[in-house]
Amino acid sequence: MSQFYVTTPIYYVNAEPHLGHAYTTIVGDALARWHRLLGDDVTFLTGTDEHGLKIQQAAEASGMTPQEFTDSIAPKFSDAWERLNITNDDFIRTTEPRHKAAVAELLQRCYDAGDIELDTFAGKYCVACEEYYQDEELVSGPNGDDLCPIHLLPVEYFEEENYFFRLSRFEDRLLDWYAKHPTAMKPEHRGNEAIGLIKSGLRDFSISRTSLDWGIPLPWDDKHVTYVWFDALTNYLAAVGFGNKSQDYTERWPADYHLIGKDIVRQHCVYWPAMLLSAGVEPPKGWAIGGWLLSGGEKMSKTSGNVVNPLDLIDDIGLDGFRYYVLADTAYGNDGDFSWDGLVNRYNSDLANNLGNLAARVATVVAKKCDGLGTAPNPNSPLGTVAATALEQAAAQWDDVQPSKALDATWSLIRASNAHLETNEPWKAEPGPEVDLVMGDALEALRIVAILCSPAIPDTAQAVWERIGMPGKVVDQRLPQAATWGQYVPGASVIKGDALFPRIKT
RNA sequence: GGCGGCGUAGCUCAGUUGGUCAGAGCAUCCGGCUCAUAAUCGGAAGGUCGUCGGUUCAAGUCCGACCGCCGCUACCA
Repeated sequence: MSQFYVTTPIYYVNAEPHLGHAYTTIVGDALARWHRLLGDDVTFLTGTDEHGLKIQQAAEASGMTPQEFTDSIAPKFSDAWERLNITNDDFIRTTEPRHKAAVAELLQRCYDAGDIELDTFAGKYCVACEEYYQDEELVSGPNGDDLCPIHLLPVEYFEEENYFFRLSRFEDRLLDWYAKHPTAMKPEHRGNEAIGLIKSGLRDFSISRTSLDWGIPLPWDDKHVTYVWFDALTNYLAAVGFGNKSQDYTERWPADYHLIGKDIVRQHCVYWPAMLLSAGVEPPKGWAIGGWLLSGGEKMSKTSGNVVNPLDLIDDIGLDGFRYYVLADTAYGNDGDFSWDGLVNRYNSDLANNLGNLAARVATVVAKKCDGLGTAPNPNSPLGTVAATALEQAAAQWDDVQPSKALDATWSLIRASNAHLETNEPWKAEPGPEVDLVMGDALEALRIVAILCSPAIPDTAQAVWERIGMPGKVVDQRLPQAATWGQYVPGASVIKGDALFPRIKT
């Protein structure tokens, strides 16, 4: 049994879960479920990022301590994932002791390696924002002053002692590493961007603050608190026991995939492997870089009022309808455009018309022509070839972190099954061996479809499994054996039931 | 400005190393079927593969220029 470790980013708890979080998390879930079908020992990690100034401020504003504040928000994420049927094996919070231990360990290793040094950070600072700004970000005031772009107030020049990570030393090492691992970043064009970032030159980045309390103190200098990335990224190691002497983190590390958004490529694909190389830890095997789900063609933002709440959607379209849409409708790595019309189109054509209707018509014909009992498939059915191709292609696409293409391959078996029924017209024939074989083919195709689609639409997959009379759980099936043609067990009652996906009127 | 990406049927996109590469799904139209959630099946129509040059026996597929979009450009988790 091989290990498979996949992570989502940890989500910052200054806002509630939105569609973008849900998208990445559903992709991770589907990937994890696929690998469980393959028999891998899967670790699927998600969690929350809970330190930093914004949390400290938000906590003060609501009259809570930072810990109380994050304790109140973090469950909104774990609850949302539960409602979306996310099967994460772990949920890490950066305020947990295991995480703090891992951060301390990683920092200490980089410090001992000489890659973290005290230096002066200087910049223009807006007191209202409590942020430093680059010159090009600033707005020019009427008197030629430099103004903060948000508050339009003059910025002040500050100097602060910070510890810096000497990222600049890692340019060659990173390029070497990526040269030896050319397919680590998927899709390829996203990887090219990261390589471009490295080649364009790397600057050291500051990893600590003295002006902040809500964070993890540096092990060797507790006047400083860890700033952002050394804190956040380390969660991936913390969850598998890094920094815990009684655990061997290398049992599950390096991770197979970090799922990330395109906005955090620099941090994950440049900072993170450099930090790990410094600390003597193997970088992850892969990154899967996703685009954004846009809303009405624009990035979702509170100001444009186009934020979509995923939990509202599942009330309207059903959990699996929603999961299927986000997985099937956008090629992972590209931006997708979320729209209600697109959602309904996908739902009606793929789920209601193709899959749901196939299950319904098969059940009806079995009831009318086969006494309601499942029959054995034809071992030499042309659908067997189609099923083998579907499995092969779906496997290749899941392996490449392309859920939309994997589902397309899966749906090719559904379409072929509908066509196979048309070709043979069992509803016209008298009951008998020929009809039994045709319906056996359809049932067998549905059995395989249930397995192949289960990473995306697990509840539906199980429902199909049960309606065709298969015992046990779809999730206990193991690929590729379970998807080979001819294993449908005849004799069980086939149940029609309510429509799996009632059509939505448009 | 720099780096990167994109521009292929109405829409969303596939098209490894140049020679069945002009494709899929959806939408449209026509026809069949009526077991099924007015679902399904078959067929048709639809693109000078952004523009202009170049390399080649042969180019969406390589090279150059140009046009039009978009992302990143550094500590804002």
